Amino acid sequence: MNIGEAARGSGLSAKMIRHYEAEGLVAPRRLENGYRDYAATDLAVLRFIRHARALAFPLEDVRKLLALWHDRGRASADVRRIALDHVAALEAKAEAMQAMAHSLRHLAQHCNGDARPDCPILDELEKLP
Amino acid sequence: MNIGEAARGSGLSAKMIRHYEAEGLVAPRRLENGYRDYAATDLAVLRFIRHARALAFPLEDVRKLLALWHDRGRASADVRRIALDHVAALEAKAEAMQAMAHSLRHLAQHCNGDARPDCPILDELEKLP
DNA sequence: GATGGGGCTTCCCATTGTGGGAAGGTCAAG
DNA sequence: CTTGACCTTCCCACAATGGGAAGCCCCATC
Repeated sequence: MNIGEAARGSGLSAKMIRHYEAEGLVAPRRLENGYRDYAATDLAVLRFIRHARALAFPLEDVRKLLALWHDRGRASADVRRIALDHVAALEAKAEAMQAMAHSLRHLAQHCNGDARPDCPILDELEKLP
Repeated sequence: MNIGEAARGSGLSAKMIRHYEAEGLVAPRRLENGYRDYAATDLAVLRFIRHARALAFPLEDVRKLLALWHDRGRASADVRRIALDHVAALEAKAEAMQAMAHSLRHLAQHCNGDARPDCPILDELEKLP
């Protein structure tokens, strides 16, 4: 299976697949002409990567999860800890963004939003501590 | 006022102040020795930038907001539009992250997290569509 | 007047994950 | 044999920030 097929089969772009290989996450064999050749297990790895990235796991976490995935005897506690740490990071960022959205929406509510120049949004951005 | 004082006075790092200058957001005059010299109005601009960045406005938005801020006759609707678009972007990202956190927390709940290798987190990452 | 320390300057590099694009090799169909 | 669709590697870009080197400047202290 060449990289184009692997891309279509995994849902990743060929560009990204090469990148993940450079990062050491996948290692397809090479044909005599230099083309990458993906086995079914490689495809499974690529799909795993796509799912983990869809959950916004940073590549470093994906690397650890792949190592645990390959390790038949790993402790599920190891996986769980990575996942829960990631959940905490996601929730912290999400809350920070919602707090920003909230205060900005509050400012915008007091801006009449017409042709007049008076705008408490700019006033606050100017005067905040 | 040199860049160190401007940094302390604005709450930005000197590094970032130079970066914002390279981006065209602030233009301090130069002394004969080449040092940047910040006027009180420059400091106000820097503080404005810091507040806008604290609300996660991308630099492009900060640029537009600064232009509107400098424009005494601008329409408040223009500012409001930028702010509300940004609120929508923030909320969309926050919701996406919370959705990811939610499904991952759900997976983790079904992982016993002990020394045994059985872990539905990895199983799902492997098998998802 | 020399020396030392701290501040300033510019320039380059790294980060994270993704994409664009050039230059060149390969293969299959016409 | 040409054409087009692949593939290869390598370099560059993004946004926003930080690290660090090399070199100049200023001021205080000896």
